[in-house]
Amino acid sequence: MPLSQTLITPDLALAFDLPSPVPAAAAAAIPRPDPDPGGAGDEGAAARTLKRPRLVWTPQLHKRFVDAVAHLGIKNAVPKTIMQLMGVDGLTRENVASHLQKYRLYLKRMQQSSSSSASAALAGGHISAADHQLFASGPVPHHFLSPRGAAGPDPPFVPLVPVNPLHHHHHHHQIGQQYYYQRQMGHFGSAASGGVGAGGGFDYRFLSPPPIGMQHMGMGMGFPPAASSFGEQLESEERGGGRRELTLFPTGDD
DNA sequence: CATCGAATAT
DNA sequence: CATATTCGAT
Repeated sequence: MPLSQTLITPDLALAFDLPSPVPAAAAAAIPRPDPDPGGAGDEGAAARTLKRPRLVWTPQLHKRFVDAVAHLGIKNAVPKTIMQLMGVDGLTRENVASHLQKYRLYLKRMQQSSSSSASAALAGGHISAADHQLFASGPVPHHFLSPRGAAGPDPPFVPLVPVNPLHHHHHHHQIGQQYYYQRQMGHFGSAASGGVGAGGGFDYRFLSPPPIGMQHMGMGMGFPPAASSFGEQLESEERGGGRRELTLFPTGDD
């Protein structure tokens, strides 16, 4: 059962007119070294030893990241925990640590400037367009500074079904170790996916990982399982003059 | 000993 | 710039 198909139900795919089972994992891009074709048994060792391709933090992945951090509270939001909560197969602690570092910087800069308005910060020139693209593209839990479960004990989060957004792209080998592409889509106004063909050509794909907010928090705030079947949905990349920062679906978080 | 995180490297 | 790796601190 190819997970590429488990992630998106057939009817859902139809409903959105998806090109069928997207090549898997093209979605988020958690690379994984080859599973050992030979037949040895040290799969784990190899998986940990071989160097994985660069992780690409797609908006979807970042979303999960943010959700995880939000649910953990600043205090518990450390790489290992975040990683576990995200439940993304192939995602390493390092991956998260690196992203977290950057995210913290973003939040810091965000605080400095006016209030917590991404727009304002961006306008003020304190936030780079690039930051805006990934970080502010999605909802930024405004109250990240107020520890949520900070005082509480370790959150007994339920095991999330590991999602497996592999990125089996044997991409370029080792081009001149210089600069790849850093097509910074000039400015906001043009959506994120941007240059499909103009040198950009990101391979955004979609996946529907299990929603993060399905854990029972300290408060008796549980909701029926069916309530959050869809954590994140397809994102219509509408352009045409106006920006659309409309998130028309709950994350299961709020 | 594990892992965090700022600094640094690619 | 985005992500990875290093390395001292906890």
